Amino acid sequence: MDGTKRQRRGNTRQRIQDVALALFAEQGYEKTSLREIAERLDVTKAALYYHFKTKEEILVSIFEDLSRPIDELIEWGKAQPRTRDTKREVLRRYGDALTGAAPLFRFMQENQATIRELSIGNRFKDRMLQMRDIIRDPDASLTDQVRCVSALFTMHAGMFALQDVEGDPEDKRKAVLEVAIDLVTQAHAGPSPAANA
Amino acid sequence: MDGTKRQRRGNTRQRIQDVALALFAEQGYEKTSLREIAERLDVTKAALYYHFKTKEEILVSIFEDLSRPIDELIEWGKAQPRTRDTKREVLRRYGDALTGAAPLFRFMQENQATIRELSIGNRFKDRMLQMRDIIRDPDASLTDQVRCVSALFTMHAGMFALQDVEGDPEDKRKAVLEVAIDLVTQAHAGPSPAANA
Amino acid sequence: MDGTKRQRRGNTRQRIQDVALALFAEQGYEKTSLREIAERLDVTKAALYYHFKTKEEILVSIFEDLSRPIDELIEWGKAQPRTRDTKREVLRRYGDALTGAAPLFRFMQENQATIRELSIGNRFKDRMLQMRDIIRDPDASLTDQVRCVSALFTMHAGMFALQDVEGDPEDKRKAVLEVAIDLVTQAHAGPSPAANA
Amino acid sequence: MDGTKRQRRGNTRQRIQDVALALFAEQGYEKTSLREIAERLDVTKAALYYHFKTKEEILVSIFEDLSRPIDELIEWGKAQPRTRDTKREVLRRYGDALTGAAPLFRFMQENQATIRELSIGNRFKDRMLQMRDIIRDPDASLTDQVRCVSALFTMHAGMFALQDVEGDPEDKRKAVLEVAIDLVTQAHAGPSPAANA
DNA sequence: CATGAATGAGCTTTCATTCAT
DNA sequence: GATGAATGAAAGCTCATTCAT
Repeated sequence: MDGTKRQRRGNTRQRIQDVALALFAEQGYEKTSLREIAERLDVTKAALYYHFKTKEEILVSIFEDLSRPIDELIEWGKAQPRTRDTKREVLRRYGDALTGAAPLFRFMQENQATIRELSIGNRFKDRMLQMRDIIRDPDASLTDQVRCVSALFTMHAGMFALQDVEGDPEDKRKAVLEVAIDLVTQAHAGPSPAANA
Repeated sequence: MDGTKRQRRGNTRQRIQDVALALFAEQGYEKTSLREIAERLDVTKAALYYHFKTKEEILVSIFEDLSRPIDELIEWGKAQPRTRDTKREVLRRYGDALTGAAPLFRFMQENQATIRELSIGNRFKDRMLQMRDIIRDPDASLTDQVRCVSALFTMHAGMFALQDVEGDPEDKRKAVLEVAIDLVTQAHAGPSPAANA
Repeated sequence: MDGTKRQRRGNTRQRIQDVALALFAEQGYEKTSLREIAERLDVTKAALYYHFKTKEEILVSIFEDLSRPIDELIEWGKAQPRTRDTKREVLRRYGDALTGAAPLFRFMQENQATIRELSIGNRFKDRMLQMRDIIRDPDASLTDQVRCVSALFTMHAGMFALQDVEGDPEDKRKAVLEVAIDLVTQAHAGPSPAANA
Repeated sequence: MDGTKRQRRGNTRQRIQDVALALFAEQGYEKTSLREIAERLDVTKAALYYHFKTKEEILVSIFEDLSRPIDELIEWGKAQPRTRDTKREVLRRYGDALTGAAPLFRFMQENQATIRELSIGNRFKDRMLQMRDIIRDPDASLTDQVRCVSALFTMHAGMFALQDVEGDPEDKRKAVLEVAIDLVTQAHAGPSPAANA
């Protein structure tokens, strides 16, 4: 009638997820109450329970929806030969996936302690380990394995720890990717002569 | 008389900090209640309040005590010339500092969302930025700046993300340090030809 | 089904206010705990918080509901000419208003120290000052101003300090009103020759 | 050695009473914690317990010390003949007593609900009733009895409700006393023709 | 004459969750 | 597809009080 509730029908589930993720990412999972989510949506707490069985289920559903690109990347990566170029492509695609689900990843990164006790904790960890196993040579030296983990963390760090650094976001993205690819490349190249300096 | 309360006098404050840090690191700050801390120590909640004014103050006091080595490192680092060798030494010392305060750093890493709203949030961020500014060349390329941040994150990641990786802890420590030093070295060397491959 | 919870739906808010006021007036605001209010109503403490945001809000809501007659009296009084007859009528109406909200006024009187720090503290004081300004001649002698304040206090005192005095309540009411009106009358009459005796 | 604790020996009991009364009068009895009193005195809570057995005992001791003038006045009053001049003198002396123990009386007035449950509650009430019985004619009309109570309340009101009124404090004191004496005088004069207007 | 350390009881408030309508 | 009303559990915190030293 007055447009206030326009766009409101049928997509409440989606709107709950959006608001919840925004608040979870901003304040953390524990500090975000269902009351707060409901208030922002101008519905009652009970309405949330019509759409989701528990608070945790809201988070799980968000995770499932947004982490699908990563799943697909993992699946794709596993099917490829373990060449240097594959790894580079994996990192490129990983960068895209992270960008697409930035708030979720920011949330996962900043709420590890909380998430560990939740059902998605292990699932997230599994994905990370699978990513790691795609870009590292299983029999490589410890140092090279570290380089791979480091490449992954560099991508994450780049997403969040560089937010307050001057410079064009796109340039930063590129620089981060470059460093990550470098790391994998060096890992692939075997014992780096530079490290012996 | 029965030894149960032996060692109880005069060090309660310290014991609170120890138990609190262990629980904070294990379960997160929010999920750890004062009741839980008190129970583990076999004292009442009110006893905690005799030693600390608030829950947050417990955390702050732990942070202050354990992060002193980092403060000293920062002070030392700022007084040194910005040579490659200085940076390597900084990373080495940083590794030691992290090892000495591992639970605290694990906690800070895994509870960022929570900590952001606490008084130590900014203090921690400041320290990280100061560390970054010690090992990066302020006018270097974006890529090289990323390498520096990455070196720092590699050290952190190495402390925690490698816990479930096979191998001798001491070897892992060395590998992590090597990769971090490599990154800083490359940043120092200027445009890396390897990155252009 | 068993009648125990009969009359329970839809009027809980009102019942909370009733019980709260009774307890506040009997024991004071601080000494009355939400547990006590909840127990008397046979609901949980949390139920109180469904209807009121804080303990203070319960008191505020009571104050707002019950002090409306006084507000209306003040409004009416301000619109009248400042004649002796107006003042007498004001006191008569004030007596009615006090009787209608006796427990609230008894509470306000006996918990001044507490109320001063609460949000209604100033609002109450304002009302009293406005009442005073309605019945006193602004440029009258100090003595006559005191007479006016005294008239008001006499009404209050009459409500509560005479409770344990023998005599028919209605007679007491009349006597109190008479003395108060006398005071205002004398104030209106200007310098009283009786006072010089 | 440094004078900080000078004047500190032997009068701690007195200092506790002073600070306690100031805080009780300012914030109320319940809102004033022993911690607060101790902090203001720069001693520990336990020290208070060396001087007084309970919180209530601090109040009782203050009451006993400061209300002695009223006791003496009551004793004196009872021994006098019930003439009009006696009553006037009683009111005059009562004014002096009130002035001398203003914070205590302010406290008693503003914390009635609290005090009612304390041991001094009845004692205070008794004193008030005795005062009343000294200045009222026991067989007078209800109206005249109200005048007497009103005279007493006028004295109290004058002490506190006139604080924010413009004018010299001494003038206000006199005006209050004048009105109170007037009231008693009228009560003494029997049926007032003025009241029949 | 006082402190340091602690307790037990209680407080206000918040939360995730439920369910009849 | 949602609301109104409520609950049980727990949280952080404060208080008056105690007692060995």
